[in-house]
Amino acid sequence: MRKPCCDKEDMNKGSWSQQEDQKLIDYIKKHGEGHWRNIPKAAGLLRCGKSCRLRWINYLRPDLKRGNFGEDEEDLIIKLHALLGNRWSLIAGRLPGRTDNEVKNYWNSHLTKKLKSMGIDPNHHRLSHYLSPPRIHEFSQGTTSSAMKVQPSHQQMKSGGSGSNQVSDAGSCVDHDSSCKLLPDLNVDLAVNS
DNA sequence: AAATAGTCCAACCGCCAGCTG
DNA sequence: ACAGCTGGCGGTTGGACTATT
Repeated sequence: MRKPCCDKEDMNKGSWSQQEDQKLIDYIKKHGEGHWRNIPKAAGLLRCGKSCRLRWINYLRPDLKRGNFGEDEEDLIIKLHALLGNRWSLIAGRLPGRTDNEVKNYWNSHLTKKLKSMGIDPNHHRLSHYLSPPRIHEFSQGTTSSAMKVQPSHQQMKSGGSGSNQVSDAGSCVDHDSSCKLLPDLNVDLAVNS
């Protein structure tokens, strides 16, 4: 049996207080990210290292954009999801200032509904037969988000392991499924940058 | 005004891969 | 080659907030 990542008993859980946030920010400003396991002790936090990492990445990082997603971003998420499936970290990596958690939440709360309302199955990015004609052009036209190039790094692409190999068959549809014509401008650039 | 339902999002959980000794 | 540790990821949950009845 695997040990828990930290001793849960003396740890705070739930929402972070302002003081906790400040301690974490101060520590990372001084020492940088990494060694998450040591951070709680070093920063004087009663939190698990994982929790610190998540808080920093999803909320405290200075380069976070936050706020509503723009149409370009929506458009790009839909395209990338069609291409990559639920690999939120990869998708978020193409959206500057956005986190995987944010993208995932936005997908689950907004975009699945939006696609369904268009008559598209959000899991497979195919027409749903039970709904009225789709309005695909709403996101496949006009938005020129292609300015944001889709270029996953090697580091990101390697994560095709068992946990993440459940790329929706929308990914395979890129290769040979004619239904992908639903996403005509899906030819996002996946070349490796740098 | 109160109760209920629905929505959103921060945070947790468990699993996996890579690294190190 | 193996085991243990760590960081990272995606799925899920819980609670706060808002809308509806």
